[in-house]
Amino acid sequence: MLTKQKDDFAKWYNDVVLGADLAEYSPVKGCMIIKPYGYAIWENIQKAMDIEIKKLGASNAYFPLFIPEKFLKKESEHVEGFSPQVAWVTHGGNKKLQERLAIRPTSETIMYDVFKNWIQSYRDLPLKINQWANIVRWEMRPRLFLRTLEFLWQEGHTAHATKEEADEMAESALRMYQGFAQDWLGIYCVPGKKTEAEKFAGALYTLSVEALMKDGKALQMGTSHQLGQNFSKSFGIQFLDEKGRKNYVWQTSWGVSTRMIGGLVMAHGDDKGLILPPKIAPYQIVIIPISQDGLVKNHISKIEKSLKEIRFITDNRIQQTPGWKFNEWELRGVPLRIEIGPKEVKENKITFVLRNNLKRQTIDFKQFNPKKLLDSLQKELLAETKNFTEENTHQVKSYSEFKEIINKKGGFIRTYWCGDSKCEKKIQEETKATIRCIPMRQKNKNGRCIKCGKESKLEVFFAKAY
RNA sequence: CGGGGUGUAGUAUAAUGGUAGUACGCUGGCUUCGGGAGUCAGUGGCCUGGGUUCAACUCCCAGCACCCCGACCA
Repeated sequence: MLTKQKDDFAKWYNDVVLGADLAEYSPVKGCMIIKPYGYAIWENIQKAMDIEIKKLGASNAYFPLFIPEKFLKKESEHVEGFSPQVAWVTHGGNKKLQERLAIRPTSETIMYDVFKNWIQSYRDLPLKINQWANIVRWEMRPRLFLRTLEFLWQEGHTAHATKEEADEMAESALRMYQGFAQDWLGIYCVPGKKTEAEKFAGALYTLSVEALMKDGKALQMGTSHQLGQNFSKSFGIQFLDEKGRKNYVWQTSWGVSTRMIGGLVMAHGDDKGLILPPKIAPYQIVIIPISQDGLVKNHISKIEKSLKEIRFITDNRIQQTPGWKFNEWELRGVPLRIEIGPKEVKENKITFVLRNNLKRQTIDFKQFNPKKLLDSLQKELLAETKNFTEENTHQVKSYSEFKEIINKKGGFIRTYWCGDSKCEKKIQEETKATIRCIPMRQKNKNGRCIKCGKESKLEVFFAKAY
């Protein structure tokens, strides 16, 4: 039986991921096997997002998995940030390599080394490359989908002539991620800027979209970096402008990972298991025959034919009872279930259950409109997460209230911060909450830093994070 | 890297210093099917190395692995 969410959220999460057959542990520490059902979700994410990425003007390419050590060392902040997490290849066959090869923790350096050749003139700009790939980061404490040593992601890398253009690019990538999380995954999120302490190693600044999970912890759903000229200067990526002057390019990079699947589980799931948004569900509908007689089969094949452009599966396994299948497909999060037995056949009806409310309804077959049902479920999921996020975004009057809420309720705390990283760090040490982001929308009112009391207009979102 | 835990069948677990049991799964049969069916038969297992012992899955030591909790992080 599934652990209850409120009893032990972490255990519930593992139970769902394993039980819904999304993934399983691998023989290799900290790595996971993404099983067909979980991978199908990733494929649907890829399919939809790839279109959005191309709308941003990026083209797909593929760069090597191995990165020469000297590349990684070129940008000092970058190497410092990543070196604790890099896996190294030291031997090729039995022969020791002259220079170690890093297994990419991210591809800035291997890409930018050739960008310097690809970019000579302002006519070569902007350059926008995207890569779907696997990444290795030697994390200390792995968790299925949320933090594994190897994970799958998409990384966009662009180069621009001006800072403004790069600013705009970083922002449109972020808006794309926000739109994707909300429209496709049904997960409401807060867009904002990271603090200096939380930004990407080597970036000018980092943007992110943050979503609240059902246990009140925040999860970063996507991130976008304005890299400034940090990398172009280390890698010598220069172009001649219209007036023949040499300039360094301004760059961005942005990515989302299979972590999003973990977000899906924790943002929508309940004590019955996963709830998948119809748009990315491998199966949008499951049809369960209540009995195996020919009339039922006929009725079902009539229904199957009416399901155009809908991903569905008919669970014909005879060794399992209907009740068993109900539980199974609820655990796996299929948005809409159809039940067909002798009753439905006799009266030409259809019985269905939506995953988010589990209420059984029987209606005339003619009135059955699955697309409409799936659409409304998709919208309800977003509305629910939006509602949840708003209900769990707290205002606080004092630091003691801050601590109280972080410890007991969780959720976001929207408050003022003086901008000093010392306050940020102290709060983290004392409460484990971090500044998830400086939200895009600022009220521009006067407030006081929740920690030191200094006057500030800067509003931030605090939360415990994954 | 620190703290804790666990290694027994495909999975989850139990017991025992003297030839390993249960449940689920899997295979076959019959009966079933409107919220995790019943029955009969079958299948299948002690992480590695060393020590103690007449005898080790069990006790001791070491190793390895994995999981959980923290610091690092998408």
